Amino acid sequence: MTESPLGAGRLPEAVLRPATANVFETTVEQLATAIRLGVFEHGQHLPPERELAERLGVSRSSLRDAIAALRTSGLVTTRRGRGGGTLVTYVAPVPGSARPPVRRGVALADALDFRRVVEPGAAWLAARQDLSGDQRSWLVASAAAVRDAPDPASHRMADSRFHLAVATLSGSPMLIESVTRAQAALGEMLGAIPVLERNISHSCDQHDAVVGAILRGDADRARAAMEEHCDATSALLRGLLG
Amino acid sequence: MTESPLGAGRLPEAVLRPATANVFETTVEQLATAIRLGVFEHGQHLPPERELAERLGVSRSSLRDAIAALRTSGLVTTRRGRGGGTLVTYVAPVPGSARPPVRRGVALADALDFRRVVEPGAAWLAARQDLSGDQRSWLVASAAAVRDAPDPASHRMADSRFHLAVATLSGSPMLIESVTRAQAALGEMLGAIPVLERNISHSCDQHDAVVGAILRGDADRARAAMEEHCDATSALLRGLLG
DNA sequence: GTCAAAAGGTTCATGAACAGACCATTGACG
DNA sequence: CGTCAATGGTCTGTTCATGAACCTTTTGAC
Repeated sequence: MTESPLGAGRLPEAVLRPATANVFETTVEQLATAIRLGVFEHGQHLPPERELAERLGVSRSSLRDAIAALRTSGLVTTRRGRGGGTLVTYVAPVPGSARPPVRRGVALADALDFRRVVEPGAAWLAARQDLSGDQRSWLVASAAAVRDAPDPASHRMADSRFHLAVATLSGSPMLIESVTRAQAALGEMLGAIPVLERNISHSCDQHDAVVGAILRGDADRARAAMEEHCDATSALLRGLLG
Repeated sequence: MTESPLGAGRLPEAVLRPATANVFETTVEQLATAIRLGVFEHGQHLPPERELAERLGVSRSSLRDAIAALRTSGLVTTRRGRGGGTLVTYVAPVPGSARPPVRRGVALADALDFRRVVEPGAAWLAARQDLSGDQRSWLVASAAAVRDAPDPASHRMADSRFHLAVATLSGSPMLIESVTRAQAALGEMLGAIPVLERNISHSCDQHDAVVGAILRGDADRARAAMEEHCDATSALLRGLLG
């Protein structure tokens, strides 16, 4: 038999994950994240409940509970009748105004490490895809939107959207999910970075480098650019929080 | 407001994931995967039910249902009383003997892409950690175990264990989970690769390159080596199934 | 103006999952 | 040789989640 005197017990501990929370919390979390990350923008409608429930693989009752929670938190409002529905009223808070969120040191480090792996990976993959004209325009527009964001709050959101766009163009569902999770985990902390003109402009330049490399199909360059970008953010965050 | 005429609707579709399957299936899947990947070796005991249930974040009843399923599949046997418990009886099937598994083309490509991102990422991170003597020995031993595996079946398993070990040493729970998922997704297909002496030896050399780089703290080299390794496997698989 | 379609709101019966108490078995140890 | 602690096995009441049917409100189309 294969002996493994040293690592015995190490793997089970590492591999067995504490599985799923309950449906309600999961759903609230997911929708709230999507809204905060700008997947659904201000003023936009969520899909009808029946449809959304199906997409989330969750019963309509549970979804409704979740939406009720969002409503209570002021993220959305709901109107009945034809043309009604649930629409997003959330406006991102001004970055820097937020209290430095509870510092879960280990979780933060994990999220930063994870992000530094999956986002550059997504950029690399995206650059290797054969992108359609639409997709190219979307990517460019997403980057431009970050530059054009009128205020820090919408900047934050546009930035998330850009990163998710890159992930989406990688074409790998597993990677998309990973990037989403990383963004969600970092979201509140990124929101705490004070927004200096210099940082923003630098960050946008890095976005452009990523976009350029992806459009040229230069995968290695795309990855390197995204790594640089992640490292920069990471440094800011670590410096800020600890 | 930020206009996004192009990507409208793209992100919601990409980001909203079809959430959790039921607890029973999830648990069976997770345990079966852990066993097949060699997280629990042949003849070894699973933790006591109460403990395992807690670690999996699942009620004991559900866990027991899952274990019953494993028992039915012949992966484990159970004995009561002090010193009893559930022990692993699974022996990996001889690779190549398996029917080329159902080819879910898209899922396969996704898993390969994903793996090619997260495994090198894990190697990179592991190389940057300040590893203890124990951890170093474990890594070396894991790689050696792959070389020393007496037959193709245990080779397959030792290989999984090695990759999970690297992930574990990255120290990032999110990455560990990702690597586990990638390995699980590819597990059955990797089992279908005919095992040629040349491939094995080549693969082990690549493992050694990874180990060496990690031990030296040469993150870039570690990543590059792991990429090469993933690409090689990937090529074999695509050739075989695609 | 009317009406039908498209939304959200309500209710209820059924099954899944959980927590916890308790039972049964068995081997380790005194 | 006996005992008791560690382990799996069983039962039960409660809570969560689902699915499906049905109700209410609103508005755009005719």
